[in-house]
Amino acid sequence: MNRRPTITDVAAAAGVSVATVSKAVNGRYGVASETVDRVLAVVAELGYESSLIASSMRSRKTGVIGVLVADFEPFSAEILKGVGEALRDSRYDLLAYSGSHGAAEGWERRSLSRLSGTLIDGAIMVTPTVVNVGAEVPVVAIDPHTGPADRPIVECDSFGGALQATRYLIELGHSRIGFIAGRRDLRSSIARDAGYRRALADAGIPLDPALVGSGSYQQDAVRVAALEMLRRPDRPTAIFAANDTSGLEIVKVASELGIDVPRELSVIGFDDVPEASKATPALSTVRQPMQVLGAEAVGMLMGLMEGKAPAVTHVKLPTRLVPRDTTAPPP
Amino acid sequence: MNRRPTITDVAAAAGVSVATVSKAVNGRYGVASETVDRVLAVVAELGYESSLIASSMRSRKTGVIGVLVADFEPFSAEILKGVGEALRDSRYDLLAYSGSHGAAEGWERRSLSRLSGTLIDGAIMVTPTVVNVGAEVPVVAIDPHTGPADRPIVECDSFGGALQATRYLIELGHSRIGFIAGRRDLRSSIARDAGYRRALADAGIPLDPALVGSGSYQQDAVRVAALEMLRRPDRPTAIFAANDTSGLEIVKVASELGIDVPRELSVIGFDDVPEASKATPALSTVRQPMQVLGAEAVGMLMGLMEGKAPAVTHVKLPTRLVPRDTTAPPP
DNA sequence: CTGAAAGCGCTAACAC
DNA sequence: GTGTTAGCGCTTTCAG
Repeated sequence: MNRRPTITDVAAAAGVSVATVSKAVNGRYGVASETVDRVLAVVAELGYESSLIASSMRSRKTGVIGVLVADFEPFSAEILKGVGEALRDSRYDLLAYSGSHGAAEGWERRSLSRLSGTLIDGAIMVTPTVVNVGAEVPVVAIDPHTGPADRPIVECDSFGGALQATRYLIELGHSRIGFIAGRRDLRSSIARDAGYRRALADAGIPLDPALVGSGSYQQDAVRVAALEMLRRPDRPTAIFAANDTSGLEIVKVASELGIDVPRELSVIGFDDVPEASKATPALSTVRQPMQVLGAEAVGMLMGLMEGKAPAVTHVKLPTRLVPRDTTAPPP
Repeated sequence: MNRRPTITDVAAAAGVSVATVSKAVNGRYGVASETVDRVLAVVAELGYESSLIASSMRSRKTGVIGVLVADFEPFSAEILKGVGEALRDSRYDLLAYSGSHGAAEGWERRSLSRLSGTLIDGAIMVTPTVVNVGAEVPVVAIDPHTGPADRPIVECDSFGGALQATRYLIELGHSRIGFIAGRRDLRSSIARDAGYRRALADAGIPLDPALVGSGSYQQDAVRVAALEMLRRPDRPTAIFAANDTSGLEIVKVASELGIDVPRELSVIGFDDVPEASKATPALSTVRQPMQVLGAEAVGMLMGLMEGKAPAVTHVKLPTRLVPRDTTAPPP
């Protein structure tokens, strides 16, 4: 809690000006080597570290990459691990920022605007609603919103994954298959919806609107939708959820309703966050390589920061079906 | 990539001074309501957001909590989820920073010093080596280093957990039980070592120094130690690893050596990170409630930030044995 | 080789 | 009510 030494303290203690300290610390030319030694000795003694904030205000380069998330939930945490791993041996520090404050909309604008131009040299936005926000630094979006995007994007094959999931349920013998949708503003959500519909259509199963619920990736909304769907006399025998968190919530609701999973109801999610396999019963899902997503984003961002026009501005990674214990043939 | 509007731009566009903009934006008294309206209209139009950096330099309060980690690996990611969850409905933004740059020592000093005093109002340090670093803000340490600590601490019962793990191996019938230690500078590592030794002593099993390896929680070091231990003619029939990452590496080494886990070798880890249960075979381990650790730290930090002397400055949470597929009776 | 001075974007006193 | 002024801690010209 004691006061941190500033460059002024160092300058005073070393008997030089702050300008000289700055040069010595940053290894600029034009400082006598004995002066450098003396300054560095004082720096070590006082335990001085330059303030990231103050220096970034002037120099505009910080050596820090920012990852902007709405929230530190399982999905973004996995992304973060991937980004961290990819950056481990680089000269960049990593700063993850969550500034949503519950305001679902516009957090990315705010966060990016507050940090860019000063604190960070480049940014990775995770599931941003708005992509075309002004920023003074290169930005890569992971799993972004729908709509035109003139920004580099990294995402997974949500359509293909949804197709696999729904087909799998169909192959198990299900024909009354529900869907709990995700955030409607995300490309990936829309694609999962489309994949679900396509699989049904391919199999000649008519779409029952009563079996499509809106979850927005939020527990309460999922709960309401699942409750409504599962209380119907002609309730589905299987539900595909647009992400794992939703899938897990559905399993919970089913259990409260006394519906046995997977005997009476199959549930399959999307993402394969760690929580999916840890749950009891372990959630069947579609795996997307979240850590790879993060690493790919780092690669693109690095290119951008070096000023190269990126060769690819849109990376789409494959998904894989992971059947576990929440899927079975219908009763 | 276009330039972010600054307060000066807003002032110019609204035809007022920057001071007035600042007051209007921050809701200070002494501004005509029509002026406020006009300014806010411009703010909205330009998409202005105050720079977190610039404002924090002056006002010293930012509404941001910092979590300082060496690295975004599984353990700290879990902590982060817990912290994020605990902070979700608060008015605080969350900033996680990893500035280790591979320099194992001193990252916490550097990070804390670079961020505190300006960017963050309070900090949570995860597995810091140095605890007594100067900071201008309240700091809580999670699973900190050994040695005297005059700071609030949150940790789990490492001794008890290690005791459980080792006893479990003994109950399975093992008597040649190895141990791969963790970072020697952490309290928790020392406690796990002590728990291991105590369990052995309680069972009357003499400690074989050849069966104690140094891993430092680093894959390479673990690999070397495990290789050496497992190539001995009198190799252990079970190994207790000081954390899951180490445990997982041991399983891998065993597999390369053609040693079957768990038939020929039992392995048990510590932490229960998501990767443990996802591995094949699923790693037996000792669960520590990582997300709760994070939430507890938030609680203490909040108290500190409100200026109260904390009632408890040291929280120790219980651990629980989680047997999975890497432990079995000896051959 | 070193230091004085300007200024990054913003807020807080203090004048007007 | 509003503008002017003075910095926060640092880097960067530019004189000396």
